[in-house]
Amino acid sequence: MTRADASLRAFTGYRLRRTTTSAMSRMHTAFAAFGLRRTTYSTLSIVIAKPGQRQGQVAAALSIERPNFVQIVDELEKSGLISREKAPDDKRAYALHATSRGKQLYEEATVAVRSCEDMLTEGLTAQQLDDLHHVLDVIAKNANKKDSQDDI
Amino acid sequence: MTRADASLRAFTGYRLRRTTTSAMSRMHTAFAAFGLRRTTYSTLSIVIAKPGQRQGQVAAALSIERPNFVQIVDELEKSGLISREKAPDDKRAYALHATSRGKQLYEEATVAVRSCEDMLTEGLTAQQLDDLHHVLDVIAKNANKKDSQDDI
DNA sequence: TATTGTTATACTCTATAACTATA
DNA sequence: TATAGTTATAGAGTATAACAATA
Repeated sequence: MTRADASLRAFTGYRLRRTTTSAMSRMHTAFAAFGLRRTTYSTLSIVIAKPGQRQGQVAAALSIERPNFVQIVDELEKSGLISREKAPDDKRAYALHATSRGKQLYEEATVAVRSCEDMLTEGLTAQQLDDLHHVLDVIAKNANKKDSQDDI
Repeated sequence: MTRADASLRAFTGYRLRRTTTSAMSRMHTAFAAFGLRRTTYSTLSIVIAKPGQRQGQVAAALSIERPNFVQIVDELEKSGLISREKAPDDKRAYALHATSRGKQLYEEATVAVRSCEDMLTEGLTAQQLDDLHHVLDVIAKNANKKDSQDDI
């Protein structure tokens, strides 16, 4: 039984993408149960971990372009999970803070997300996951490296 | 220096997605140089590896919904890289074949794709890549597993 | 001049319902 | 009735140009 995509499976990139798509599809279900999307959950996580950060800083931490981040913050604000507060030192900027409801929803959602993670990584040892994380970091660093072509 | 996304980085899913996004962004550049996208390159690969497969079979091999696959085949056909040929045994179906130009472009593009892969996996041993592929397969299998919730 | 947040826009990928022509 | 390919449509994520207010 030869898979039709056998030649594609020689590529790490192909495997990475197929696996990630399947995993994110599962995660989507976990997020949706709390009225969240992947992007809003991630944003909530950062805002709770680092309260008072500006919109642009949070967007940068998630590698989301600022224009695309506006509606994510809008959605979380309208849901009452975070608040935009005028930065005292810069009238252009907003500092983001999670509401108590936002913090509570985050805790509840995180239980479901962890449960989904456990399902996804079932059968793998802690060592295998550590190795996976390290290898992914190497690939990410390579991918984000500026190369000679970009310098032209 | 604590990263703002430190808590998210505890999740394998988060690392998988961030790494894959960066890697696919690099791959996109490689594909674009040949007038291809990720989906059209993958399709070309399958059609060359298994000539005469029907549209639906190729779509299924790539886990692309058939409605979304129509425009991918359209694009490849208009570019003269593959052809739709009426299946002799089923007047509803099309068998896909690569043109000689499609085969040649595929070979050229694959050189660039391999080069991109080599850049992405630089610093990793063959053993580490084998392990990565295995771990990704485990996660993909877990993600695609039907669980009790789906049976309700 | 440069930066923060914003609007507008466009493109890719994904997902589902419904149609047609066959089977 | 079921299936192959198709059309239409919608949602999510991503990317860039340009603007107003402020630095």
